[in-house]
Amino acid sequence: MNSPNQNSADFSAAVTAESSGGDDARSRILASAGPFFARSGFDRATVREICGEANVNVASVGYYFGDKMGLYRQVIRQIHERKELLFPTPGESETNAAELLHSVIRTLLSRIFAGDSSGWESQLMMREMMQPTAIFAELVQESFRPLFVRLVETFRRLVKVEVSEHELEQFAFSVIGQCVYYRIGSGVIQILVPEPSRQQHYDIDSLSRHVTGVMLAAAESGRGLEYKHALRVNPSNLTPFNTFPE
Amino acid sequence: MNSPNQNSADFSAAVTAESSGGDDARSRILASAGPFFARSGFDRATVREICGEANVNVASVGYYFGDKMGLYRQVIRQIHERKELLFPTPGESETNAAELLHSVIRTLLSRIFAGDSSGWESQLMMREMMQPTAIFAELVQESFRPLFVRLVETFRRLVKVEVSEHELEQFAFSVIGQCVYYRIGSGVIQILVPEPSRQQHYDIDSLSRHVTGVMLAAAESGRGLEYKHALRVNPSNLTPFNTFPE
DNA sequence: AAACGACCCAAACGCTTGTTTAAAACAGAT
DNA sequence: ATCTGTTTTAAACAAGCGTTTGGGTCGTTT
Repeated sequence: MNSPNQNSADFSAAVTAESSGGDDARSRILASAGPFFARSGFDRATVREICGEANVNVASVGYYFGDKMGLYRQVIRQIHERKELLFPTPGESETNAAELLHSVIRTLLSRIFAGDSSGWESQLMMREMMQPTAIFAELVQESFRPLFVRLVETFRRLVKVEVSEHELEQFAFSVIGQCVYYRIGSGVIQILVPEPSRQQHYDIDSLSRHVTGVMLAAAESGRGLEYKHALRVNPSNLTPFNTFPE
Repeated sequence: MNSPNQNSADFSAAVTAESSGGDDARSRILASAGPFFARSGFDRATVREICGEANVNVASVGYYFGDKMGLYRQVIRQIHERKELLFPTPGESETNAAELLHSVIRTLLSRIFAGDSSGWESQLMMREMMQPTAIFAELVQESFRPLFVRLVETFRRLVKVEVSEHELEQFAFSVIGQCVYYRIGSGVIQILVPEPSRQQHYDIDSLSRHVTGVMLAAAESGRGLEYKHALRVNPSNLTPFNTFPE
């Protein structure tokens, strides 16, 4: 059979078995593919340019990964495994809830911004987040949920006034949203914030302290929650949002 | 000449001149193209399916818009114009800074979530945000900056302790990040939050109150800012973020 | 030495894409 | 009715894509 795997249907079996840091043709393809998928997306990225960069024949991707989608699968999996290994989700050993929050936020920002200088890894993840493929659902369960529940638990310890579950979850999403935006909206930030200030204040350290500060203030002072229920809708902006006059 | 414009290089001239709500072939193409670009991106969307939906010949897009990119340009422009008309940036007439903040946040969320049920308009904007085309830069200047500076101004009025400019900008990005994530991360939220709670608590009204509450607590209480400078880095998470062992 | 299996390659295949072409259909004015 | 300019059309074009093919080249085994 013209394939490196006995089972022609499952190309992912041999992947986990092999070492990932080799100099195989397979490893070279895997290493080359990531940046292309991240920069151009699944469709625009061509197996010809990927194989060109890896110095292998175009037929090799069919040989080792079945097809282009199989290669994509492995790239996604590889990113997740590396991130989890480099920046594991903080355990509940932390005595201070505030420090735990800071630790989680720092982990999140590190995962988002870590990688080589081009940051193709998280760019690919953001792409998946917006336009999920079939691989994405299981990835959320494996990778995102642990960090999400850790956030919810942390806020449960932090918020002192009575609060319902969905409000804790919204706090968690506020954290995730702020962190994620610094990657997704980097193009916008690059335009809105001039160079000297951006270079100085938009690193992991500054951002994690900022986000932590915001969320601690919101969680610890009951003031934010009071506002939530006290504020009424501004009459000048009462446009219904689901009716779109065509 | 085989083109509806005298000036063959500028296909956008006739666009603004004509009314947008017609039943032309041109209008039908424009109306049909948006959802396809949003769902599939610029590359995956084919002019054949767009023209099929619009019941026009494939050559019409070349005739009216020059090429596929010209059509894309007009779709983007049309979204921005509609959004600005439906949800204008709140003026500075608001006496209460807190209410102004709520108003801005509500406007932002409305722009993001408004549209037809599929929400293709903001989906297309989010796509541009992640992978900007040439059109995007001017769009940021025209559409995003006004709302951004309004946010910065509002926080300048809200924060009582001494604070530097970049911190005000970070507050603004915290708002934008939270709001944008509810659209970008909708796929993730759909998995992490079960149906009954999601239907109930994730509408514009709930979310705008939540975000406003969080940011007011962070801005008004000095507690968040204190934490920003008091918190030290958690030693268990000191992995440098720009070195990636390969 | 011969046979074998793993790996790699150049070339071709089939298909879809955006775009162009040249003719036909249409509308309004003369 | 005829001319004129605009709009629409079917068909073809050239390019690029992912994938397949059939054979070739090694190293190892029998």
